[in-house]
Amino acid sequence: MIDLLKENYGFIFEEKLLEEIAQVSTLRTFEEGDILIDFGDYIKFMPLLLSGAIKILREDFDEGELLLYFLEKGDTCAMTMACCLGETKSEIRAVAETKGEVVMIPVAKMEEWLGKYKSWRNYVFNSYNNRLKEMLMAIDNLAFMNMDERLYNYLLDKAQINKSDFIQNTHQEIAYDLHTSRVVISRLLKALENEGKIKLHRASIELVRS
Amino acid sequence: MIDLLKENYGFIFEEKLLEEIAQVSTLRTFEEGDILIDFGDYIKFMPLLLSGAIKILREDFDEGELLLYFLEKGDTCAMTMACCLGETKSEIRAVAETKGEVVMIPVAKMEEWLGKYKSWRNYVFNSYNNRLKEMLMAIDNLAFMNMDERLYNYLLDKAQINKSDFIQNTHQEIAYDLHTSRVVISRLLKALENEGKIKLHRASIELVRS
DNA sequence: TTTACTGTGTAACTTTTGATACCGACTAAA
DNA sequence: TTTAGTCGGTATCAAAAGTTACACAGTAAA
Repeated sequence: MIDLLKENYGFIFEEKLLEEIAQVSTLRTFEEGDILIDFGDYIKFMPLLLSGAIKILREDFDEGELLLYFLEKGDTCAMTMACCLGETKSEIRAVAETKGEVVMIPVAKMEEWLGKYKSWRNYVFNSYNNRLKEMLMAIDNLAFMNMDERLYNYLLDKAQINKSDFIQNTHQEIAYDLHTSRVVISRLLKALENEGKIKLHRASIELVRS
Repeated sequence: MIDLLKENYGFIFEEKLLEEIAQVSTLRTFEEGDILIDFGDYIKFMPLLLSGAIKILREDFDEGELLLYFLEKGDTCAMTMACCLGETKSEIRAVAETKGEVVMIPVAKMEEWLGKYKSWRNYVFNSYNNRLKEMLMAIDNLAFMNMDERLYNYLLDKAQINKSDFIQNTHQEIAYDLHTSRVVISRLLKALENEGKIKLHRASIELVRS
């Protein structure tokens, strides 16, 4: 595992910290669609993402969800840290967007290292800051943009995360992520196709780069 | 200043830290309506709120704003910390909701103390967590609630922050905070009055507790 | 090949929100 | 007491989004 860590975090953490991480952590692999964290789960480990992508969702009071943001290689989940330190239940759901690997760090260690390693402290703070920024972007989307813009941004995000201009999702799945109905998504996708921005296929959407 | 600090933060920070804060920080008082931080400002100080309340706003791309959350005694602004550490411009505007006092801590010190004082570290992390939670609530409001619910929650928040069931705002001011138009607010307020939840007066709204 | 299911397109209608316009009441300064 | 400005109520219309219903094509299992 130490090699995997060095490869991904070698330029951020010092040797000693990498060794400590390798000693106390476990490696976990996951497949697309796996629910890594669910609403109300108690968090005992802090995840460091080595490969793959994860999407973070917020739950509606009654029913339905909303996509908050994606995590990629090198990211960790600040919402999870929040739960670790606060000893509270998870406020979010984490679903694997692709297959990948995470390093699971025990909560106690993560706190210990905060006092011990400056690089760890910086990393944790940067993660918080990145997450705050993503949340701000989510708020911008919700407050200032119409559904058609939100949808197009979503498609761009998806393409970037999956490194492919073919988005393999049904309209229904997209509707869940954007917290709206399938009919609305179909309508707006058709409009985007008429504008020449995308091409629609069955269960997949092709981004047209102009 | 040391006395003020002890009064508000004595049970959180150890004596030595309180003394350090008192040595390097400056006290700033502000009046209702003062703009404490504006979009694009460079942040050189981290504010600790001693008294009063501050509202944090997000800017629209073209025009208009959106209320994110309020800060109260004992709070600090995590968005500001984010800017401090990232050396970037402010993403938010901070406007005094009431008169009050803040302690301004130089950025360099706040970083130094992170390694030095466990209580400081805990405080800073708790602030981040609280802010993340407030952002989540803002997202919940935007994504899952209609304007009438958002408006009523806003009134409840206002009442709590100002410790009064009389909200001294014009419909136009409320419209700015909720990023909608004055007409919509007037319409929904009238509906709330008809439901018996509030009473409308000129430039003020009275909450009716049932 | 029949059958059942999934995914998409579309029409018709409702609700929510936003935009414009105008009026009357109140307020404060001239 | 004029007068100008602020504040709120309301009517009308338009746009955005949500709801319901149904048709049809592709897919996969029986």
